[in-house]
Amino acid sequence: MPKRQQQPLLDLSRRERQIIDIVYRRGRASAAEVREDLPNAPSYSSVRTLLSILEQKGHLKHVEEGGRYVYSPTRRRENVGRAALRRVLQTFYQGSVEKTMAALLDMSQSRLSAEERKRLAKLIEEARKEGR
Amino acid sequence: MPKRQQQPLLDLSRRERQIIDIVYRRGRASAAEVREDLPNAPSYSSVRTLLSILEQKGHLKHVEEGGRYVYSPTRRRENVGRAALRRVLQTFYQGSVEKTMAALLDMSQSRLSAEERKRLAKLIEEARKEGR
DNA sequence: CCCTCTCTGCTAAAATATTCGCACGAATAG
DNA sequence: CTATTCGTGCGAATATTTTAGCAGAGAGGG
Repeated sequence: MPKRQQQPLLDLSRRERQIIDIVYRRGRASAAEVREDLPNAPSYSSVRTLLSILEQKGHLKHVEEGGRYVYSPTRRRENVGRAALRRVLQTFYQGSVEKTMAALLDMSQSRLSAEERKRLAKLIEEARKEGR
Repeated sequence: MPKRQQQPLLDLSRRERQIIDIVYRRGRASAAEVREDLPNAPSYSSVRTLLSILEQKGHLKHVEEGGRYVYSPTRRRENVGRAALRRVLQTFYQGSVEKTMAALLDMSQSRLSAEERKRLAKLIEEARKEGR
């Protein structure tokens, strides 16, 4: 039996990682859909093989739908995201939430609406109240 | 010549990734130090081989120091961190800065000091002013 | 009902990654 | 000066990953 990993996504191979990322992004996806999003996409056959492997490893599950398999993650996106976030935090921002937030705010793509700003302020306020 | 990647860290193999993470975390590291931090550490020899490969691929560079090689990343931590952050944002939080921030604030390890909260509030205020 | 299309499961080959041993050179202690 | 220790480069074995081909099953159209 394979041992439990703290960072489940870190023990994946290159292709496996690419594929699972796609599935997380889409929420659910068929082999053909995964293939569409893969850089240097290999054959359909290969994609299917990898999907099976990922399922076997417990990262994905599938349901049959109109005769074809549609895959989705077994672990909740939030949990996995949190782990990934933590890794980035530790590796590139010395564990500083503040630095990470600054980077987030600073990313050009991340234009915030007035509404979003408001909610963020609220989040911070709540964190304060809860003594975090 | 290898082609340019958008997500430099995504084209790495498992071990390569582990190793480069360690180097980013430490800032700089010798083969022996890298080895210390590696889970299921292979032989010293193997670690050195991987470091050479990473250097050859342009991810690391080394300086000789007291007869031994000390490696450091070629790309600035901030830039790589930003790319990694963006990936997490897209993959697990549907590109929502707000959701990502909420997750950050929510992580148990991330207890914020009063000072930090203050600076975060300021960051958001600045973002507002700059119209982001 | 039969043909065609698309999908799956299985298997095997090719490509990559990972590992380590060995020989040589430089620095260091005695 | 010589022996010992530590680190490097090289090269090659091993393990893992990645790829794809093929046969059979089911769905849908005519």
